[in-house]
Amino acid sequence: MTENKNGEILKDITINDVAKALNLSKTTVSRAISGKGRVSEATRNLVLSYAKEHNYMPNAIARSLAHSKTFNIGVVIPSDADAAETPFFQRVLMGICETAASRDYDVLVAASSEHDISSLKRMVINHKVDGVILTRSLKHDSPVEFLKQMNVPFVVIGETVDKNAVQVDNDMTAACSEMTSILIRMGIKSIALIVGNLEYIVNRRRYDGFMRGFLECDRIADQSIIFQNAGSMPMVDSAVSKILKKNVDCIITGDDLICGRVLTKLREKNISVPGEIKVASFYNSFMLENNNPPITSINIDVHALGGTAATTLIKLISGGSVQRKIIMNHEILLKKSTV
Amino acid sequence: MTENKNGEILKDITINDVAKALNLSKTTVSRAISGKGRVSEATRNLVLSYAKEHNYMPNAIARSLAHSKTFNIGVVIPSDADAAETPFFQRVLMGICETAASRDYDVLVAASSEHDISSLKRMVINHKVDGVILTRSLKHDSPVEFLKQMNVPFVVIGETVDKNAVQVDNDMTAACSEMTSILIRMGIKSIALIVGNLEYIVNRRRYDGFMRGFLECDRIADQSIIFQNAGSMPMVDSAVSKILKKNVDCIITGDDLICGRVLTKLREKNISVPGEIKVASFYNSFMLENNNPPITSINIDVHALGGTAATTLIKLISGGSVQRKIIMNHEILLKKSTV
DNA sequence: CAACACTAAACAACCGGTTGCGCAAAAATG
DNA sequence: CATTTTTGCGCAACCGGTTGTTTAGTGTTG
Repeated sequence: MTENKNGEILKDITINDVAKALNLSKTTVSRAISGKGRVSEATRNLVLSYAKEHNYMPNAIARSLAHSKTFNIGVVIPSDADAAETPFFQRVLMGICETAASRDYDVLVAASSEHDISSLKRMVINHKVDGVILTRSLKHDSPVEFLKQMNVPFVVIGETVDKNAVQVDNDMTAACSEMTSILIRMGIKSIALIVGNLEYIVNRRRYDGFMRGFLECDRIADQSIIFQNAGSMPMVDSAVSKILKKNVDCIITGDDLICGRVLTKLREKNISVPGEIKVASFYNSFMLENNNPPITSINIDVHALGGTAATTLIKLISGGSVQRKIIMNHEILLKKSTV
Repeated sequence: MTENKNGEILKDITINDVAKALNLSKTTVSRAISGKGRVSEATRNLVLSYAKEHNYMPNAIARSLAHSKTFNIGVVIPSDADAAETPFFQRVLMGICETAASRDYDVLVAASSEHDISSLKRMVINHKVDGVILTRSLKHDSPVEFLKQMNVPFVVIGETVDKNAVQVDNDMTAACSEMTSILIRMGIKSIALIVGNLEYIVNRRRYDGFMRGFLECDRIADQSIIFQNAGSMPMVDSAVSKILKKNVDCIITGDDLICGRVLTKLREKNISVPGEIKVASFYNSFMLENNNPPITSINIDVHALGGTAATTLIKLISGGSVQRKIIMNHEILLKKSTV
């Protein structure tokens, strides 16, 4: 419904209105607009110009019903409070939105906690989406199981237990191993690691990469300065305290939130970076970029990650074949914090 | 489509299938499930149990078409890179999602820049949403104009130029004025302000509130230490430098991003907070909460802000009447940074 | 000029629900 | 027991598009 300048309420214009006005059938109007059937050049132009003039746009709902296709993709993002603090998911979402928009898809979001996936379920069961992107993978992944069972196309950002799922990921293990070995080869002796909850596969990969970096340099990591499952800020603080008692040269942190906290803690204690201790992290974000000194980190184009996931999903929805595992590039940004 | 355990492809079960299986008409099945028409208790139970057993769920698309209602709400979030860094929009989105889900609505997001609202347009013109929530208001607000013209129900988070638009907001001016006057009455002499782009109404309100706080204490603000339009980090840095030359007691920052940068800058120069200079900010976020010292700030329940916007929009969509302007509470959190 | 090929447009069924109305049977009423 | 009311359910139209098939009309060919 819309109003004209006189304030009268006008019903939305439909294909029937167009057909009647031009003395044509629905069929012809539909074909003229979609460009699919056989319509004379003259009639097509007539319809198109009338449509433009009267602001006619086919109703997406009706179209969906006829096609059994919604032109919507669902995105599951974590609803936890701490996830809302990292810009990761928001950036991914932006990347997805941008790509989706360019293909005339819309994006439905389902905020799901680890245990409550009812939004995702409703979205899928109600046929509101043609496919789904999962932005976080867990060790036990109920969304994946659900989507497989429903036979809905889906793409996982990151790794998942299901080896047949289509994944868009960066090679976290390789990136971390690379960064670790670069640091070791720069002459750093003792490196500590503070990494988040290992329930998340991504944290496990970081941990693995760290270890591999040591192996590749024929070194053995000192287990007493490796802190896993540092999910909360107090745990980070206590890790830092322990590290500072140990004569450590460098701290690698699992994500920016941890890193930010570590930096604050070091400043509090008046410990200079990189003078007294070096610091490196796993994602480069605005926060770390603008830190003084800038922090050495692994750079991943998160926006592109989302975009690629969207492109892949749309291909999948359209029946195209896709690589089962798409690896995005990463780069190690060596900054002042590890000089 | 879904597969059974033998791997055969089964078509989705529709209302017709249910009707045929139970030897009833579509009408009766529809009424039994929606609970609207006159159906005997016995038949209703029969239908419901059959539906549950065979996993039948009415197709939302078909329902939408029949109702001319989608049970979707659209949310416009800014696509700018810097907006992606503040947790504000993500938290609002979470609040909206949660409330929407509890009312069986789904959420479509349109990432829009100030100048490109094509995603919003597509969403609305294609009838994919019943209403829209705008999460950021500008001085010249093309989304508002568009939505009014299309006669689509919408709710604005924050203030907007259009005085008839339904708004959910906190009283930024009052909050800032309150905080400012509290600080002045605590005996602070010279207060500097660093606030972001005044194109955003929210920044303008903060500025206004700051001024009002001075007026209420019969004081006049020193214009030379007020920095407007500090949109970028270098601008913040230069503001801090200028402030430090001026013998200022306290810095109030316009948002957490600015505040974080100010704190970093102060630490760099080894200036202690609150010892040598006090700091206060306008939102309390995770980042500032965990700072040492914790930062005095205005606390707004952003999650609830989104939730209220969603509730209001759904009421509006359902034809209910709503307050034109809903003001959320705020509180001033006095922390160590201004002791 | 009849027979045929080809083009443009319409008919009608369909996607999967909702809903106003009508009808028969059951229940309530006088 | 006749009459009115209520109840349970189905018919068929409708929401706004898409699409396989048919028909009318035009041009081509022998």
